[in-house]
Amino acid sequence: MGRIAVIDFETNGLSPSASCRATEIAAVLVEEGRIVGRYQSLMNANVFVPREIERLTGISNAMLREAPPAARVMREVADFVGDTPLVAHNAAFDRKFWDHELALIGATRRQEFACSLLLARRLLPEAPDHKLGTLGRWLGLPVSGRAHRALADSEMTAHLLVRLQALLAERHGVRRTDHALLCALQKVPAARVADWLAQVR
DNA sequence: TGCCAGGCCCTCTTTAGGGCCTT
Repeated sequence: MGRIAVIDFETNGLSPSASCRATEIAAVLVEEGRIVGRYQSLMNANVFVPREIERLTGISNAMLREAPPAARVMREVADFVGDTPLVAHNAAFDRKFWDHELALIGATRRQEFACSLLLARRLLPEAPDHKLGTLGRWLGLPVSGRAHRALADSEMTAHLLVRLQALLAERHGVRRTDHALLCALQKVPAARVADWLAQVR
């Protein structure tokens, strides 16, 4: 199984724009089922964090005033990740911020995203719901810090990914659980997952 | 001062609506 980079953004809103930007990024490298590298930084994009989002994330405007510039942080995290295939929980969200922040430093994403939310909906349909926090508690995954901070959430997502890969092997007999297979699986209609898994086994 | 989206997926669907997820 190759190396995978799990990322998580904290932001001041839900859709990137001139006033809606990333406020924190974390990336963890996963290899052979273990976390082998970590990057985390607050990032100052000179935007305002509304009070309800400050309550959610614990990231305040005062903290961001002291943070390094967003452009410097994005250059660092892009170097840290390199060409490693990416995973995020609800990747559609993190992908649009990743692409937006990269574009602002004149860079372009070079790899695909797999989505642990889409994979969990297919492989754990019996879960109470598929929020990251719920899945972490339900599966008994390790907690490394405050929820809704980038490093803690990216580590939780990494543990979820490893658990999903183990499920593929143990419950479905799928030994090849690389990033390309995950990207293919997340596009399979939920009703056809069992047949699809039987074919790739 | 404090801005509020969008892809996925199900169904009482497909000429649509609404819940789930992310912050």
